[in-house]
Amino acid sequence: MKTKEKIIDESIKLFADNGFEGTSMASIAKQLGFTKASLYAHYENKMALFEGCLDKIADEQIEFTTQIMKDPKLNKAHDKLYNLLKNCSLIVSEKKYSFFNRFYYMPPIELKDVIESRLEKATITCNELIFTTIKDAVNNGEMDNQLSVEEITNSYKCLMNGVSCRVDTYQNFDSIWKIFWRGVKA
Amino acid sequence: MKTKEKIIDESIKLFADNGFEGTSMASIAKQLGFTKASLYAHYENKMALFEGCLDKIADEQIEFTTQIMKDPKLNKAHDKLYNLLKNCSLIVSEKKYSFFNRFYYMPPIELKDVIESRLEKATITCNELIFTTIKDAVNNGEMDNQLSVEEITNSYKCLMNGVSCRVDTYQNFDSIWKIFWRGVKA
DNA sequence: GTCTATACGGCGATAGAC
DNA sequence: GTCTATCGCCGTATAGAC
Repeated sequence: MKTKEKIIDESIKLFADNGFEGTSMASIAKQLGFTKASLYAHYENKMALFEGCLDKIADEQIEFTTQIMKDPKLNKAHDKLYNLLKNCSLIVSEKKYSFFNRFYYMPPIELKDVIESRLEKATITCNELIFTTIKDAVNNGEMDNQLSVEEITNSYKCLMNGVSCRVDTYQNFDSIWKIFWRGVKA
Repeated sequence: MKTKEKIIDESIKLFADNGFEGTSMASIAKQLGFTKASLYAHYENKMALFEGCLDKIADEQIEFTTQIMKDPKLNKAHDKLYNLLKNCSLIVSEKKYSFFNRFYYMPPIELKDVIESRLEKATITCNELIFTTIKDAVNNGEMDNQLSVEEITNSYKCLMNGVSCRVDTYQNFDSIWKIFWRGVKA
């Protein structure tokens, strides 16, 4: 793997744990086994490095969601949405997802605009994949057509936020899904 | 109001927006109209000030939840749980709640232990209030007794996390409640 | 309790040798 | 590309006058 990619990977972990202000260029360099001066040979400044992290996170978010929602083995909306939510709940413990959660939900004020613009494409793409899946399910009778597609999507996204928040709270993921599905099924 | 309380109130707002590392003693002092040296006359150091914020937030969390869950005007579990969730969703925009969310869900690693121990009492108390309400509702036939109290509580807490995450996302709070209630009602 | 002044360290960033 | 050395700034925290 190229040095620039290694830098991004380690930076994502450190930013996820310690935030933007809490992560120094020196600590990132140390983690990689060289000095902070060398870091500046690869990234012009701290913000450029951080933007590199945002872009990688955005790409992975799209890839992850697309892989599940377009999986040919998953035919029913039930299975797609269950798998997506389940995986969201499982992988919060991975650093890249706590990076996303930290900076998407609790951005430091001065970084809010950069973060939103760099993650915008990913959130739009993922939202569309979810919306389309739900729309199909309402139309083909898998979900109750007395509910609007917007209502269901909104509710599902709230669950996604909920299960993404804290690792330790959701050993009991299946109860969350069970009650959601009782609420939307035809 | 006493100076020490004013300091805590302003600190909560600044910590909520900028995090622990991102908030300097000087910026807190400036907000209050004096210098950082004066701040040290009231709080021994930054950590002591931060712990004061955590304690106030914990007290308010308990008071807020208790007020709704023990409100004599709210008889049904439906009304209590709806009101609690609705208020959670409405007040995320208030600084004290983004303080709670920021530091409870995304603590900087070195503060994790302090934060958990200072907020522990509040989360236990609030969880018990919710659990008891749901238990009563299952027992008196307001909720489906084919579901366990744990399942419903778990699911409800996931919704609370979800609606607490981001202000702008939930203009459409009622759809979230609607689908949850369809999932649990008797 | 408030101020000015200051100590001391860590930060982002750069210069210049190898 | 990596290093050591250094700059200038801002952070926490303290000393001491009023």
